[in-house]
Amino acid sequence: MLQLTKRTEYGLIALVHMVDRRGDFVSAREISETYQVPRRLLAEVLKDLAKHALVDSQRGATGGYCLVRPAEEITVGEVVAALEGAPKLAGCETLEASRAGGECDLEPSCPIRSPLQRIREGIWRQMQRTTLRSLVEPVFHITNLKHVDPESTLI
Amino acid sequence: MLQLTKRTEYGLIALVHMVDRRGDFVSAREISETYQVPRRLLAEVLKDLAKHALVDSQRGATGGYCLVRPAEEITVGEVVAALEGAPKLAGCETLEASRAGGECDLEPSCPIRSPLQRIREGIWRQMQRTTLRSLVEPVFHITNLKHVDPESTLI
DNA sequence: TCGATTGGGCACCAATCTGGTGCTAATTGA
DNA sequence: TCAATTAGCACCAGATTGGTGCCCAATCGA
Ligand code: SF4
Ligand code: SF4
Repeated sequence: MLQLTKRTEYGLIALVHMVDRRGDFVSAREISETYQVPRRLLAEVLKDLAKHALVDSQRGATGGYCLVRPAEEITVGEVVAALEGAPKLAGCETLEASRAGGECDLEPSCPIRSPLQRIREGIWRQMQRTTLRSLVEPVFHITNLKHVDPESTLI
Repeated sequence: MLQLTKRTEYGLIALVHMVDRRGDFVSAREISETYQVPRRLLAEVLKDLAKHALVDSQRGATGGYCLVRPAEEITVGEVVAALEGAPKLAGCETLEASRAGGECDLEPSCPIRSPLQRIREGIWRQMQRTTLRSLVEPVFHITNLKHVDPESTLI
């Protein structure tokens, strides 16, 4: 449906919350209470992020999670890829290229395969350009602009 | 999951098939047999496209569908919007702007809402830039390039 | 006129995905 | 020890998706 999952949104929220707090392990409880997010689900997401080496985790009473790298080096693309796999617009393709022939049986005659891949490349690139830092400190603070025409907002 | 539905893919395939055949009504059967697509499902998709005034339909023995406008004027964005609604990255937003407060209850405290909207705007814009014509006659015929690095392909 | 071919409408289904929860074990600091 | 935390895994209910069945309405050609 061309929409990010809640998991990904929760993951992004959590990561944004941890920006500029390296060394300080933030617990899933703190995040979940701050943003009213289901704690158990958030924990599941953070676990996945830890598996993909985007955050460090520490157990125990004062445990929690913290960013492995600075916010400038973590991209939205990485987060999406970690939480819902490499994005693909069509069923036949993966980001890693179209190796290992997809599962769609009309691939040979499909006239939209390669164009769709080009579009997806663009989307992907855009997500890789967007870092955690730019999430927390956007160049334009659109939220502070009222009555802004969505069509006029720059990327 | 950030992926187009099969319906949308089928719709795009059908539309591409009808490019440069205005006045000639193409039947759903012809398209379905050409690309090995479930006929009934394709018919359902074409019906939706007709409802959104992207194709004309004609009943009867020699009936079928044909493009309403030339291929240069129909964008992928339109097709996607017709078949799966205006794209939204997050659950709270719609393309028509964020009026009519979304259903997500953590909107006020959500730190990623506006950045996500910016990304979605970019995606949307890209789809609106891509016309049916550019699908059938891409500027770069990537399919003919072997061993091409996906990261180097331009949008 | 009549049959064949086409799209339109509507309901319906099975598989999958998604959001979310329960429970238990392992780890850690006070 | 105790409380707090992450890790692992199974499990569930609802939504979405891909796909089909069935009958009606329109149209053309014989
Ligand atoms: S081959 Fe064509 S129809 Fe099949 S998944 Fe790829 S883009 Fe979609
Ligand atoms: S408010 Fe934030 S968490 Fe809720 S749907 Fe919008 S972007 Fe997602």
